[in-house]
Amino acid sequence: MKATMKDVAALAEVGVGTVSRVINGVKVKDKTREKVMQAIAELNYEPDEYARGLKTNRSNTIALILPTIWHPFFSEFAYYVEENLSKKGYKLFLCNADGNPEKEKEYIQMVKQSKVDGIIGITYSDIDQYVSSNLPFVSIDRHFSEQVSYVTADNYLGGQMAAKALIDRECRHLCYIGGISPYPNETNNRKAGFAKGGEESGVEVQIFDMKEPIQDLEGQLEPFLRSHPEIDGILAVNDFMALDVMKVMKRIGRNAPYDYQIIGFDGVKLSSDREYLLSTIVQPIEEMAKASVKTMMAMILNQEEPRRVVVPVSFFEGKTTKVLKKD
Amino acid sequence: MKATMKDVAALAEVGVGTVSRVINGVKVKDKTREKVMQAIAELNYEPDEYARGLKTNRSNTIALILPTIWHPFFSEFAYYVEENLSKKGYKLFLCNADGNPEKEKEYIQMVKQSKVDGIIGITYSDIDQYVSSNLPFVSIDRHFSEQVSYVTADNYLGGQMAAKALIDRECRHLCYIGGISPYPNETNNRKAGFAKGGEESGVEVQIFDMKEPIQDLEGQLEPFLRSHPEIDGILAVNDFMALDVMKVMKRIGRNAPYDYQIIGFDGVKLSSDREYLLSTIVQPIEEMAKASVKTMMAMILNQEEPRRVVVPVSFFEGKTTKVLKKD
DNA sequence: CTGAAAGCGCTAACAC
DNA sequence: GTGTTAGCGCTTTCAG
Repeated sequence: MKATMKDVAALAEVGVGTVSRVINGVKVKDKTREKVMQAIAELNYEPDEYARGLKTNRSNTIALILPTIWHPFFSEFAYYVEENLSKKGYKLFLCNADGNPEKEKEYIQMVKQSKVDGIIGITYSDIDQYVSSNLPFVSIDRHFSEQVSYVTADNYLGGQMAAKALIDRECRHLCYIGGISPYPNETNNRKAGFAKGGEESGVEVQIFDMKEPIQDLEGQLEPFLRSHPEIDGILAVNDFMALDVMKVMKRIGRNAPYDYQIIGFDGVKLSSDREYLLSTIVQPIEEMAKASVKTMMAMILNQEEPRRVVVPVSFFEGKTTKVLKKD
Repeated sequence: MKATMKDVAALAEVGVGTVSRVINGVKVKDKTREKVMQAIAELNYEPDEYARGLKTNRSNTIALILPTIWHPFFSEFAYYVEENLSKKGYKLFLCNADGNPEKEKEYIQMVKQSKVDGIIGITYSDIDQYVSSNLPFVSIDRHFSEQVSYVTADNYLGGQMAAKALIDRECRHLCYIGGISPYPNETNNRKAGFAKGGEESGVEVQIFDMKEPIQDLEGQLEPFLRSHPEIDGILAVNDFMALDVMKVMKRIGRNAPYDYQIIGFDGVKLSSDREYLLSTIVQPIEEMAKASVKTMMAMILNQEEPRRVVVPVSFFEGKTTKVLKKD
């Protein structure tokens, strides 16, 4: 039915070893290669990745573990990861772990059996202990042991930039609004950078952190915002939180950028939201994806040491901050 | 280094066949199983999917071919597909074809070599010819030959429902705004259903179709909308198009639902857009994903015939249509 | 430069 | 019930 290498060898009147060499681009006599190529074409031969994988212990497959692909930030990230991998001839296993440590572990188990050549993960739990040290692991936004590489945006600087942008626009009562996850993560750096940015200019910075998973978001936000009418500059932990804050603020009768100013974080291209321009600190998702794949390839192909990559963020001036007057 | 079945057999003092049986849940004496399980635990043994796949010709992997994961409709769909597959112990290859027929073909080639057990595809080109007839294929929103299953929302009925909803809300000059793709697809049914819906009530229906890929969308829309001030009820081919139309309309000084009413199509959960409630015909994405996986499983496991599944749509009453007065 | 042959780790048919 | 064994299709020595 399906042609095997043996069939090709027979038709081309060579040994299977030679066919293998042709497939793998090892040097053979031109004449021989031609014969083989022709036989391959004639039989419509396709090498069996599984037989090859069994022998070589490689699969040309990378697993991507995400909280959920169903979120613009992650789906954009996944898009670029897949694009870059596919260019290198790698396939991608998609794993939605739902932010569930159990599931993250299960997936790691699962993909290890499937001989993945590496894992790129945006994970919550401390999973580095589950991936054997010889399996390349690139973590996004989380720093594990020395064994794993990580790629992250410069969240601390992002926080600082936000503070500076607000202060430049004459805010004097800053507030960070975010959540506290049971697992430490990079959003803490956003907060810390923001606080630092305020401090440097001698401006007060309040922190409003809600415990995650957040219950009744608006119910928590509204009393807080009502009782702090002095707040005139906000950094939200991410864009969605910013939108939530704005919604509640609107209910209180305060509108950005007139009554207060607000900056989000992430900068996902909210294609559904073109009307609405949130000022935000943009993470360069495409670059992060590229860096992840590049790091992964370096680890796989060149056996390189794990690396630490920090990519820069930028301030996108939307319509929720005032236009900065040029002097 | 890594334990193999042979090691387990040796430690448990049984034959490899027995270990295999235990792994695969074939009946063995309780006592024996126990010994084997213990050896497995002790050696931290993990079966090698590649060796197994080589033997069985199955991989427990499904490929999902999409235009791009970077679009809320597809990412939500992918989320549910992955979730359902994972429950059945299947893995997912993610393939972004970018709506490019060449890439779609390449991916099919690629995943065939990787022994995928089936393909779920939202594709543009006529690719059924490239997938061998014995490889289960479930197509979303596109009907190929008898060899392939398909799952689709009831787009025709959706079009009719939109027409009815608008007419019930006293629109008398309907218009469908969409695009013409070089490849036939289900959006044509939306248009046809809409036209039919108008016809049934004796209401005029205009069609404004732009050739895809659409260049200068707004530049095309504005003159058309300006020159047709009589239009008071619009069905857009999808939610994004609806948002674009609303943007242009706003510029002309017309606002929904006061000056006209508009309905979108898809109903992706625009989490970023909570302020903004577009009336729309909702495709039940989760159900479509479930149906796809279920159909796939039926084809793989029970060798069932291809199926045709049409899932119902529903009208979501947002704020871009008037509230229907109850009599 | 190329053919022959030994497995990679597993499953399944066959014996016991 | 369980051990033994023959491959699955390929890569990779090892000779020649």
